[in-house]
Amino acid sequence: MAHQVTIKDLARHLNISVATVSRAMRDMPEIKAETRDAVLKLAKEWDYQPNILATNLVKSRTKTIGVIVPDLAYHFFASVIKGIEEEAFARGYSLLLTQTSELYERELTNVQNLSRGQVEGFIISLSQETTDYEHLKRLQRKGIPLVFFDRDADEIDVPKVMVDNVGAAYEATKHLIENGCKRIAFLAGPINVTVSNQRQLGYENALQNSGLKIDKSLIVHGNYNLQKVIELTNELFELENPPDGLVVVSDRLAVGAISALRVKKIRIPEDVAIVSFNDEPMCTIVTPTLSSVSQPTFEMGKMAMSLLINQINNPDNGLKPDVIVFKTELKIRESSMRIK
Amino acid sequence: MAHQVTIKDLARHLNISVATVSRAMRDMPEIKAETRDAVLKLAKEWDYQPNILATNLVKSRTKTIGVIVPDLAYHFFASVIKGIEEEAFARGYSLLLTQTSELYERELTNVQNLSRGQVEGFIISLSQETTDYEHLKRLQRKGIPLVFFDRDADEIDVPKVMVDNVGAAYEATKHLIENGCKRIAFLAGPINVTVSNQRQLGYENALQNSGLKIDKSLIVHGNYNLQKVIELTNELFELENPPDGLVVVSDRLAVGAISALRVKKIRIPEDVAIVSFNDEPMCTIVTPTLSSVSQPTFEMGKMAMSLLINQINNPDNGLKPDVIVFKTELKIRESSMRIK
DNA sequence: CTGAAAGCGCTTACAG
DNA sequence: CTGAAAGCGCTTACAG
Repeated sequence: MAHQVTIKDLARHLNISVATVSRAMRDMPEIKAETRDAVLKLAKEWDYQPNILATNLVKSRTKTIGVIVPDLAYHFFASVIKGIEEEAFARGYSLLLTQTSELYERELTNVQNLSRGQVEGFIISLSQETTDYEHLKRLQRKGIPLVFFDRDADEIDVPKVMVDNVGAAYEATKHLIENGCKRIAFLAGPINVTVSNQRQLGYENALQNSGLKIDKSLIVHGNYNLQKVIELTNELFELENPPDGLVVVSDRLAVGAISALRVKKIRIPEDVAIVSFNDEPMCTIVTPTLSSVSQPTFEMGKMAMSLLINQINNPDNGLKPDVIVFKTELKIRESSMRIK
Repeated sequence: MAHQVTIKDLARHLNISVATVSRAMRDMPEIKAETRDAVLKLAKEWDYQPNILATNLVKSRTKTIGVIVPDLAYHFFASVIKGIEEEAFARGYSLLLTQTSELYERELTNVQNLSRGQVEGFIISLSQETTDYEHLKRLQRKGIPLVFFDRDADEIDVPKVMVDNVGAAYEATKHLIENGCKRIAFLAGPINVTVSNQRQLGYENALQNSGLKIDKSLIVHGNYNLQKVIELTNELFELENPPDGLVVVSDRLAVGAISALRVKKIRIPEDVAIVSFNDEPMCTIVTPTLSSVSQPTFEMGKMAMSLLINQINNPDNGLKPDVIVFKTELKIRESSMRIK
């Protein structure tokens, strides 16, 4: 078809003004039933739909929000996005989705691109490279609402959807201690990821609280490269005094660690008890089944979207931004059960 | 801030016309270096960025495409979307993402919503409920480009990104036969999902080709409800003549089947050899490791995006739409290895 | 109940 | 090299 049908085409054909067509299409009360019906009939016949770009421009509302995450294929992010989409759909919003691939450059580009009027606000989980927050401050200066989830920045004071990572790691570590572990290692994520650091803090607190000392040689930093994780695990278990417990920052890393341990014939949980984070579906089907801290991803996504819409509807209400902390749940499975 | 800076603000302040500002911002050659620099300087100072909504309206291009998938949290879809996003980013496109939750109604709504000028085209994988294609035909009538991946509709003639499901299932079934299976069951997906039906066909072909007869009681239809899969598996293995081989339409369903078999103490692969589809990461870490057909999801996503952009740039070239069929690879692991 | 006009924030022939 | 004007497809006071 040469071009989309517009309000003008309808108006001309019906010999009325575009204003009337516009009103009829939106079913405004002042329009005579007769003319409204005529408009609606023709609109249907010609398969006319208002061009939302034009409407957006006039109303300067897009009913669209930007979502920026490190990696779409991580189960955690995919699940949260599922929640965001669900709530967005229910509220009549659309999602403009981008991933950073953990690169600061792409986070920057994505924020820039979308802040040219395309979105009414952002939901962001920061890339692991991000240490400069100027791009986010610029959003704030422009009054564009922003909500963080999972990976936030302390110095940006906006609503956040988080879990109590410190508490969750504390509980997980305590659980290992109660199962007889005396020398517990922590397989962390990249150095500057807040989530990882928070979990490390919980781990350290638990050790101290139980009178175990913190041994820095037992704290190692991995990333999402499987090979790297295997190397780190090997190093850890080649120490003259190897760990008998392992807290891992994510299931993904835990899987790498487990495969390294399998090669070394180190038994789980007999030789080393393991607990990790995220409770991905695979935790229940690996052997041994993997103890893990679950997060309510779907609910977190819905909440992030709700907080953003609140902010859009009540800009700058002067109140301290909400920080919603969701409960986690430690799912105890075979990998950490030494006491039968 | 009260309102975003516009081209008018800049023009007024610099005592030049908006046309000149517009040209300077886009670095058009005819503009004097001096005035261009002045504009750029002020734009930077005031953090001005062109409102892309207005640009879009003028150019009637949005550089945005709509992506509609059944479920964002399925690993397969998340991985393909990752590929789509990658290619979109490289080509300067944005992604408007929606999921249908396998509901026809939502697919319809999503297609309608996004086809009001918001996107230049669609990449869609159909919901399992979709049997009516009027919403897609409407897109075609309006000349809005569309590309399918994975779950398509035969009667809609557009570019498609597929794998050879028939061939892949044939190969997988042959593999079981070569490993000594005589009575092979097929755990299918929902009845009207083309992907599942194609795989079933490949399975049947392989049986026939090997002189095994097709036993309809060994073909059962599951869905993404785990409990349902467990029941089906139980029924299958409570037959007086239970199967000794199992082809499962997806890893997700295979996991359900395996957990049911575990309860029944049926050994894998000794009592029943299993092969499934998707090759999700977990396949390598479950016990036994799971034989599965891998698909190049990332490449498929990139290809879908490329095909869509081709179509956008060369509307209606009169050629038969491309159907790209990617190679699959059967990854043989413990679950199907009876011959040592 | 309906229409004319202005405007949303840009871009683009057309003139000069 | 720059500006005035028209236009992208809508919405919305304002009049009548």
